[in-house]
Amino acid sequence: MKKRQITIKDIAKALHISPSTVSRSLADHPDISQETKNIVNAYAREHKYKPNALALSLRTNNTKTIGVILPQIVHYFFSSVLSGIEDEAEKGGYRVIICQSNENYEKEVKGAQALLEARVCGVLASVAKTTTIYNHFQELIDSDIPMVFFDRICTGILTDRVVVDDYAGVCSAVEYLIRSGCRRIAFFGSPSHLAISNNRRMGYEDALRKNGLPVDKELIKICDNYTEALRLTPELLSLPNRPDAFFAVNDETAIGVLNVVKAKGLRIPDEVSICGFTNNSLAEVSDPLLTSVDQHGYELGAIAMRLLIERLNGVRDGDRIVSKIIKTNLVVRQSTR
Amino acid sequence: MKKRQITIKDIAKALHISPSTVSRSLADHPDISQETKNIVNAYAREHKYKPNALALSLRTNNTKTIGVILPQIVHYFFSSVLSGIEDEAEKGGYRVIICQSNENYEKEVKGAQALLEARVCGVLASVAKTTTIYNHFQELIDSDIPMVFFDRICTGILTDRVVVDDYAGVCSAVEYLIRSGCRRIAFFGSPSHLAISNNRRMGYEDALRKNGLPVDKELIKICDNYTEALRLTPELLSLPNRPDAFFAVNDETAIGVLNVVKAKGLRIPDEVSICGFTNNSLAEVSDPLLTSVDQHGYELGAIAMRLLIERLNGVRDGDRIVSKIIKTNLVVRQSTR
DNA sequence: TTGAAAGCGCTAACAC
DNA sequence: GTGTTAGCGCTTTCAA
Repeated sequence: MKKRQITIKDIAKALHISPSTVSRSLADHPDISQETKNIVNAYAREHKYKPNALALSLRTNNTKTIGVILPQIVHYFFSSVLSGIEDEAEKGGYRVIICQSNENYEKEVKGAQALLEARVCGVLASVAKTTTIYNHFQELIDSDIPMVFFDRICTGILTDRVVVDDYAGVCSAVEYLIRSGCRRIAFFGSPSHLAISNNRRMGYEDALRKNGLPVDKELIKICDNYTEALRLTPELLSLPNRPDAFFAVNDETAIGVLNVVKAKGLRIPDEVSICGFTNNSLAEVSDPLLTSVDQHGYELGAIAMRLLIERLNGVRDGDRIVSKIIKTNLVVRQSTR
Repeated sequence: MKKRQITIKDIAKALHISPSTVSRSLADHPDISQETKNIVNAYAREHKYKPNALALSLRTNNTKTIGVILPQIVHYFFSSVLSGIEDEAEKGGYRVIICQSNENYEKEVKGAQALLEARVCGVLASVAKTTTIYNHFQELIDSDIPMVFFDRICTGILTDRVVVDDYAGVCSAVEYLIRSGCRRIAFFGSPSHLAISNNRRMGYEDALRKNGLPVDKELIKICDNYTEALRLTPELLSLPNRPDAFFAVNDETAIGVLNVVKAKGLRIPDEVSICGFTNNSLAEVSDPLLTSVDQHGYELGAIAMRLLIERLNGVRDGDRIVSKIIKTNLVVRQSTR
């Protein structure tokens, strides 16, 4: 059924020479005569010889493969991170194998096990929302597999990491809203067991405090998707002292707010400003166009991979942990004053 | 530096037994005494023994790995296809390795080579827009690697395939527009060297013909992205006899049309209907919400993978080529009457 | 019930 | 300049 690919042995047999000569010829080893090389290479090309990556990896104990663990590829942010990862991996001569956790702890653990069995050289990971135990990551570390966490890091585990400066990103976005005249700014955030959620909320609160505005619990909601935004926004808008701005931790949520606000007949941005986070394609096609914080996912991915490759190449010494922070920037469009 | 994972030999040495006994114990072979098994398994668990997938694959000549070649993960349609692929692969006990072509022929070829070197058991592929030569796919076939094309198939190569019923999808969407009273329906499509582009356009033209409407070349444009839509829509709207509906081959383009139409002060859907294709998240957050043709990407991916796995398991006989067609359905929202 | 040996495809030390 | 051999981690005949 399944045809075996041609091997070095096959070539050797056909050409009546030894496998090592074939191997060396293909590797352009200086010891081999040009004539032999020509014959071997011609034969190999003709028969479409392809080196067996498995055999090579097994021998060298080096798979040239990086494992990536992330929540969901369908999310714009993660797929852009992945692009950065892949491009950089390719430059470094590494293959990438991906495990989606789907925000599910068990799948994340299984993924980590699979990466271990696949003998990956290193792992990039962003943890699932439901993950609260980190043994599977610790096991990677214990097996001396270098790790770099990105975005959703795992504070308990000491590794290189690269995160978005959520705190500053939110803080400066909220300050922008304040400068533009907003005084009652609502915050729609995620449940707070991920460090990243807290950072964002702190950015929001500190921006208010710095500018002498009160932090009103009434204006802070756990809400991080479109449908929830449709449900919660009306409540806030019917408050006696309704918000004059909304900050949402992702663009879907922000668009939900935007649609409700429009439906209520309030003008954007004159009566209500709205700011999102991620800056995905939604922001570029909404009406009005959405002001949003760009997280530079591609760069984040590329930097994380570079960090890992440096570590693998032994560029950096053992113990020093590097923590990179990606600056966001606010892309101002039409939904804010 | 890199710590070697513990191997069967290590266990054998530590326990003063032979590697074969360890191997058999771990595989729960009936010949081995329960006592030996217990000792071995305990030791293996304690030292976190992980089978070396490479060695196994090399021996069995079966990597249990499927290669996937696709244009761009960042596109909603492809990432949903990928989800279907991965879920189904997991059920079948297969790993997945992904090659993004980024719509680039050379990258696609390199991807195919990499899959060959990785000795994948099978390949799922959707071809890049720039691909016009198919030797790299033919080489996979020649190496007896079963292939299934999905969505963007390669007509010249005889393999299993699963496609979206673009023709019927477009046709019935356009008929819906006609039934709702539209008479001058513009069509924004892709450059036509992909079979899929032609199918869509044929669906459009046939729907018009079936209903006794003229096919007006003036209303057919090559336009498949947001910015192009912003550029081309005004032209059509300023025609003496302007279109009363637009059909676009993806949602980004449709939203571009939608925004231009709104900006011109025309009412949607009363004066102009708009219909997209893909039904991605944009359709659910635009204003008005976009009517769009759902392609069922997840199912497509799952079915493609099932087809491949059946082939690998020898369920189906050698020559019979299976061609599955995924029915679309029109999700009617607010942008059409 | 267990062990020894061979071999999957490849390369590198060591012959010659 | 080329060949022989051993070994990466694993399983599986074959032998004991």
